[in-house]
Amino acid sequence: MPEGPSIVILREEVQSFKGKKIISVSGNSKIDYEQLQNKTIIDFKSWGKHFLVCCKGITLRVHFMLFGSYRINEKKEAPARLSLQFKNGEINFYACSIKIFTEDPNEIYDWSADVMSDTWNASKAKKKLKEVPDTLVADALLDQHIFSGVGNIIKNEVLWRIKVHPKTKVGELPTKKLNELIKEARNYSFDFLKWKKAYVLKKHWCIHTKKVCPRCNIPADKEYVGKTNRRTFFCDNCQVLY
DNA sequence: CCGGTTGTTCAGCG
DNA sequence: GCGCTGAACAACCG
Repeated sequence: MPEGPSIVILREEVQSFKGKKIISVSGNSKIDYEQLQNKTIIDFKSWGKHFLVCCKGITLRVHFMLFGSYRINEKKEAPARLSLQFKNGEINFYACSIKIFTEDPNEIYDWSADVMSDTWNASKAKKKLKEVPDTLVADALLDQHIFSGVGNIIKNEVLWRIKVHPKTKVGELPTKKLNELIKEARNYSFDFLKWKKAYVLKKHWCIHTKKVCPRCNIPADKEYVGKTNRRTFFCDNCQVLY
């Protein structure tokens, strides 16, 4: 569920509730449900892995973490963390983190840091990367302030595609590779979106969870890399350590 | 049936 | 105040 493109899919799936009034709210989250009662949805937004339900003066933030899920116009067996009821249907969220805030989302979020956004700004990402030369590329890709929406799968696939070893430091990357990293973070995310929608995402994984590098036909490597210490799949043969 | 994970925050410690 | 570690959360797949 959690990487950025999946949240874009969710946003598209709830469009029928845009402009609709929340006629009842419930769930096992710790938020104050009264605040949302009878509010009208102005817009659904997303910033990376954050899903936002925007109403006048109040915004609901849903983060699915590792295990979160949702159902539209149906329920799971498990109790909902949050359930939003409308005249024309319902949205149910499970096992996710829910927060409410009253600030203007435009003041809180830098939309241009979201790799899925129309306003994604590659130059800003490059500037941020220049500020962290000692960070491993594997960690940099997971930094939500630089590449909001990128998750572990995208990280592994991007580095394989551009033939860069996950333990390369950002500052050691040749300019050409740095540019490729930024470009491919967005590009692969859109491939992820396309494949996820068609239910063929896994089929297209080249290195993530793979035991063999499809380019070299030799055993792939699996290590827990960097400060993020996340599962990293790579090919020691074709992914260059700069 | 247990182990592992598409993620993040926070407490505790040195 | 800092970085680092581990816990907590809690669902589903293989």
